[in-house]
Amino acid sequence: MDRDQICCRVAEVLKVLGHPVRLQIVQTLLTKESCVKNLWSCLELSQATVSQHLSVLKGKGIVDSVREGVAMRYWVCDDISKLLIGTLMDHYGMDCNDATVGSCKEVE
Amino acid sequence: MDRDQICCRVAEVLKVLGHPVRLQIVQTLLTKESCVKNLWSCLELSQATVSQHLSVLKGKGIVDSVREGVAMRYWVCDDISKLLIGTLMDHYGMDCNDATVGSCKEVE
DNA sequence: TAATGAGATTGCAATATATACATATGTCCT
DNA sequence: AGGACATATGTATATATTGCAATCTCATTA
Repeated sequence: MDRDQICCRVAEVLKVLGHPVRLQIVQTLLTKESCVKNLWSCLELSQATVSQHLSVLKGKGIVDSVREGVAMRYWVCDDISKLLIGTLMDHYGMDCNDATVGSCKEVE
Repeated sequence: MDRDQICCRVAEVLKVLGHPVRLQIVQTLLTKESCVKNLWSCLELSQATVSQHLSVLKGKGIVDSVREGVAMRYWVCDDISKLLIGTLMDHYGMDCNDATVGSCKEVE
């Protein structure tokens, strides 16, 4: 990848992550792979909304998923996203064990 | 700022940076404060386009500017942006002294 | 095989965004 | 004052995004 391609890919990733819901989804997944129900019950959003955002994330190659019985397991697969969100979580001391993310019901 | 506010602010910054032109502008400014003409001649874009993107960046508190004679000097003033773009530049070894950014004419 | 639970998809309506172009404003210099 | 240059603003148009409800698919199990 040359400089321009890197730049455009980075911009693409930043843009996709630039939405509160997607940001929280990626942050949550970075801490722990999880299924869709876990995400929407945790983030208090409609199933359709979360599913739609996941589809955007997957379309851009930021997350990937695999079916596990009835559920789909999602995880973050993009390195730029891991780097960026990891940096932010370090900086803001977000370890995903407090309020918002910690209240997710474990679905396994 | 509580967790939600941080999340929304971060998302806002990511979204604004999620455009190739704005990303390059911020990356350039992070390396060296500069005027608008330097940016548009360097990035090979129209003056109006760069000016509009700068106005978006300024509106979101990512850059700030001051008049210096005929020109306006811009610089990055947002910490999240500095952290994120700095991290990316480190990771990709972009020191802004090569191809794209290095070809900018210094305007001083 | 019918019922159920988990997800995906689709169709709005509202809103936001990108870009081009023309024009206006502000500053410096002669 | 008037020209040259740097930047900002306004308008128009095309395009993209968002949230939600309704609907559809797929896998499991009664």
